[in-house]
Amino acid sequence: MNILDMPAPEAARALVGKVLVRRLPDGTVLRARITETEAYFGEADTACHASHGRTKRTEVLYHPAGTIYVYLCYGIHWMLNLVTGPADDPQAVLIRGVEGASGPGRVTRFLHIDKSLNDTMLADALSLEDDGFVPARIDVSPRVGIGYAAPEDQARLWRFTAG
DNA sequence: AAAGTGATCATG
DNA sequence: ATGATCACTTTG
Repeated sequence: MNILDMPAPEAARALVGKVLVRRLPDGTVLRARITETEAYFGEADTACHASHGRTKRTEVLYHPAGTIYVYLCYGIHWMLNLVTGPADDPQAVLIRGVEGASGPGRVTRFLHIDKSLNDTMLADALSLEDDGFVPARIDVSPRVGIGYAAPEDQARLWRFTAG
């Protein structure tokens, strides 16, 4: 069963330690083990972009598990998310850190990811690999940068870091 | 501590 | 058409 078929919080936890494989148009292959993730879990989660329903931007969150959601934040940083769960149920996992790049904006710079991958499926350009590595420990904490969300959603322990 | 940066979305 | 709002990073 695919990791991304699980509910976002479970998928986020399971993705820590997996390897992101990025193949560039020129043939270069970049590999990076995931060290930090966050879950965004459906319309009921006020921190999730889709909490205000479908828009042109959030439409991709309603697509099937394995769809890639990339968007620009603060005018500068691309954010990489993997859509999880059933179609028409907007859930995603934000990749906040990989080995060699800590912070979501740095992850995309490191892997040369931009909006050209938005609304495409995990495939040749970007894929996941499980090499059997298991993190010694996975820490949980509240998500960051979501001060606009309801207090109970801010409190959810949906941030996962390799320890 | 605060600026920099631009797409997106809700207003008008 | 205009303005507020950001799943952040860097610099001082």
